[in-house]
Amino acid sequence: MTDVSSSTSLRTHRCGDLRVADVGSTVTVCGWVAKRREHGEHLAFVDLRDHTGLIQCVVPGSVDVRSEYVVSVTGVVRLRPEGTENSDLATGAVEVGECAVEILNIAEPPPFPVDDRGDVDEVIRLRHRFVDLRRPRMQANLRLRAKVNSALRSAMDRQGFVEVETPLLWAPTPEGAREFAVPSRLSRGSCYVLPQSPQLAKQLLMVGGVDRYYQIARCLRDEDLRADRQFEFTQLDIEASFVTQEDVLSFVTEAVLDAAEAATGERPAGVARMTWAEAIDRYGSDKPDIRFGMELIDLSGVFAGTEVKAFASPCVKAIVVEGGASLSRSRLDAHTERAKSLGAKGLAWFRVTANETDGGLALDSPLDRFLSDDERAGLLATTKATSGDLVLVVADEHRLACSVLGQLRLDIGGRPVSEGPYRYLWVVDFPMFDGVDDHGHPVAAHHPFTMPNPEDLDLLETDPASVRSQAYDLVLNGWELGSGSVRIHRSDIQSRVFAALGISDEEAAARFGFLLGAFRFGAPPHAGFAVGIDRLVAIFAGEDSIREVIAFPKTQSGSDPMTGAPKPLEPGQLAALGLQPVPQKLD
RNA sequence: GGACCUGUGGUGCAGUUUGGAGUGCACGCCGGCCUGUCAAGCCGGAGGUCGCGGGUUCAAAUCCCGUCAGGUCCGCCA
Repeated sequence: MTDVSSSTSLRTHRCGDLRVADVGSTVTVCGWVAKRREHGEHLAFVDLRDHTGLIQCVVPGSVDVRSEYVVSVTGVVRLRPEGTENSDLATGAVEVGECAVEILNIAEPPPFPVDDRGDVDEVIRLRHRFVDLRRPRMQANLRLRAKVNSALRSAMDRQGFVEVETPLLWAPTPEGAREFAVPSRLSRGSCYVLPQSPQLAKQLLMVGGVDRYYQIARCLRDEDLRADRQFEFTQLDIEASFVTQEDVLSFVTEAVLDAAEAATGERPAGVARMTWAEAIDRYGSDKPDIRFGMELIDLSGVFAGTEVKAFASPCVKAIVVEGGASLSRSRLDAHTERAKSLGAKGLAWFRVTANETDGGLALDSPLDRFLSDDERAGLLATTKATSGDLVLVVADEHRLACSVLGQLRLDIGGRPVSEGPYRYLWVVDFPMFDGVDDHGHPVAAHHPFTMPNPEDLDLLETDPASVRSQAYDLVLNGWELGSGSVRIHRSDIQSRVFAALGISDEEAAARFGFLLGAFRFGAPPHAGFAVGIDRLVAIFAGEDSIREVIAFPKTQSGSDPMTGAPKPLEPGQLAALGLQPVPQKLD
């Protein structure tokens, strides 16, 4: 493989590129000493590593290099002697012989092994991230990420999108995620905020006639961190004019499938689709992992009018754990505790066993003696559970019963997100509102600029909870990869939505005045989406944490073990910004 | 704000349940030997605030309380 970047003024080849075809060539390779093996004063091996891999260099004498020394090695590529080939190395058929070694820089012993064998404590890796990044795993992850970015850009370019950069210093728009504030030096006491996303900016670009915008955009949210969440993350941000939801789904599908193909070498067959209501009902989640079954089963009919107090609820749902009858009582208790911590009043379990006398099925459960014969038969028939299975039942309000069982389904049957196969899913028809705030007003499920489903417009004033929106999520293996919506471009509809949200005209003007003002000057119909690139790359890389695909991530408490951030500012810096620390409250 | 898990030479672990000398394993590191190794091999050596603080005890890596750091999760993430 030829590559214009492989040779430089200091090297002729990259370590991992040397092959039998190079035999006879005099080469110079540069890199880090991965290993030195001395065999007395007449022979030494130096394994040299760069980002492409390892090459064995043979030195006719002893050589005073240590692990991670930076060296330049010049020698002649030759076949390895018969029987000494190393099939574990891509370069294992050859070696660089008669080597002269020039030390470019010495190095202290690394704080941990610079290879992919074994795990190292993450805080130690992060403290020495510059060493960690030399490991093949991290090199592969960074390069995979670049490849995904490139595929996404190319897909958007091809589809007529134009890349536009938007400000990092934006105005506070209190709504949704907590924002990072940046104090202004020139305007003391005032702050910019770092964008949670370029949401408003990209809508303004639509008003500005950009037509199709995209950006690989950094987003910042001051919320608690998780395996799939960092303060800073990166989205493929998209907005387009004169489009419908279907157009957006098509744009994003194209980009994501291109990225998948670039990353994995295989183009996914497509993206499944499901309504939000179906996702909740069948999987108890708005981001269902559809790699496995164990779907929620509705037993409300079976227990309608039941005498069993625990099941006297609007909704009775169940999951079947195949072979789960062998779970110990302590495991079942743990699941019950988990269900309670998720808000359920309790968890009923039924072990399904073979009835020894007639060969039929029997239930083993503390609740069994309270069940009528019809309920017992109905439970078995509806769940299709068989001998050796375990049936877990939650009775509650519909949403709660679904979400609790959905979580138990993942606890019991879930697999790491990065484990194949990749199952992409569009979740569509999200509700417009989700829950109510302290004042009893509905809360926007997506954001307040989301267009309601036209069929449900007239429910805005009468039954807001049942209004569907034109909002949609992309889900992969149970992770939310991104979300988007058709936006409201007409002020009459926007006013009705603000009214439903309990946002007054004055409040709306104060928060989003610049956007609403802009919309008076000719806002086209528009819609958009944003894909979480960290999550996408992590899954492609086989990683279960996005930290593994970010060069310099933060810990769960938001610190950086390498730089020590966050740190107090010098008094002078504080003064220049007009800031004064407030002493910590003592409890 | 909350739940759970983890913290032992540079690295990864065992030891903690049932208190008894910083005991052990692998890697790395330092020195010596070694002409075909590749997780090289052989010989020798150095390296410890058992995260930190307090308590119980004749005695604490081990039990108790607190605290710090890291992780997973709930809340939070329009």
